[in-house]
Amino acid sequence: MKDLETITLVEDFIEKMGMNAQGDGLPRISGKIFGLLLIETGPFSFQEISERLSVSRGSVSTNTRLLENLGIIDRLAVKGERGDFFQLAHAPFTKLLEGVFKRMEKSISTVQEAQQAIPKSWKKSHERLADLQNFYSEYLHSTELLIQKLT
Amino acid sequence: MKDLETITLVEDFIEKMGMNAQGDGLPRISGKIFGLLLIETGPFSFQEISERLSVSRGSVSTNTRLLENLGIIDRLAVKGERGDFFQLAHAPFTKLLEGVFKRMEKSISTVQEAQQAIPKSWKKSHERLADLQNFYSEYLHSTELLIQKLT
DNA sequence: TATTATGTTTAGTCTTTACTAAACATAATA
DNA sequence: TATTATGTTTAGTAAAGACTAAACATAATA
Repeated sequence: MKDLETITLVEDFIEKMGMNAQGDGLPRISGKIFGLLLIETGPFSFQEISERLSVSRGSVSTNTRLLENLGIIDRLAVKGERGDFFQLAHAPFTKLLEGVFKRMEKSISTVQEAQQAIPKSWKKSHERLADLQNFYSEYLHSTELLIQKLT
Repeated sequence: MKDLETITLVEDFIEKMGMNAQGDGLPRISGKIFGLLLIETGPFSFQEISERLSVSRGSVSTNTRLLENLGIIDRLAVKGERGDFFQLAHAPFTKLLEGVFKRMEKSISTVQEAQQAIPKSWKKSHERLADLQNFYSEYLHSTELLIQKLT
């Protein structure tokens, strides 16, 4: 069922997902948990995750909560079992995009405030800020469409 | 021309752009330089940037080069002046998006490798990976359209 | 109720990274 | 050529963040 080659490929994938997360500014372990729940079929118990990835319970606690808040994984109870279990959330990516959306809205208002604040005579500044504003708006719109498409 | 209120607003904006960059995983100073070149009209000399933002020449060197590589700012020569000057690049945002695009392509191939590697019998795994793949593809496509629109 | 299992929180360590100051290399000026 | 201006590189410092181990709180079991 699981030959040696498959095992190392799975481990590789998990490691890569860890590095990937790190590239996105998230803790490596959160990416590894994401990878594990992606490539193997759960639900996984809290302890299994800890053992399988060789990380402390503290890290599992912190990072499962992080992924939970991002809407990427769900925490479940399993009948007859004591501890928490986890599995990939349904359509988790839309939720991620909504996070992107919110951060972008914040950037937009920063630029808007500046636009309202600086004197009208600063023509060039207004032009540049308008360009940035336009970029953000288009990005926001594009993200919105994407969310719709994926929902 | 520049009343006190305007000055503090400009400084605020620059600080916010710094924090913003930090949120995106970039050095704070790179964001402040970006902010300065956005809100005030350049070109600015190397030294001006250093003085204006109260940061070392080393930091200016590192971060201008970073922004240059990202395609956000241009380094120029100014007639009769010795040092380097900088100003905002033309349509810098498209270049940023191209960076996003490339990183996403990398993620896609990670998932693809995993898909090819795991046994066909792992139905659920394949489903989940296909979902992720689909998400990436749509995101990629959406980014592509955005780049076209902004070009 | 006492004990055990479980997840969270905290204190401390380690790693990474941003930043500065100073040494350095190079090109312009005198 | 000697001096000065300029940008890069390097060595060292400081701060941030991820992680672990252990203390802790709570809920389940015996």
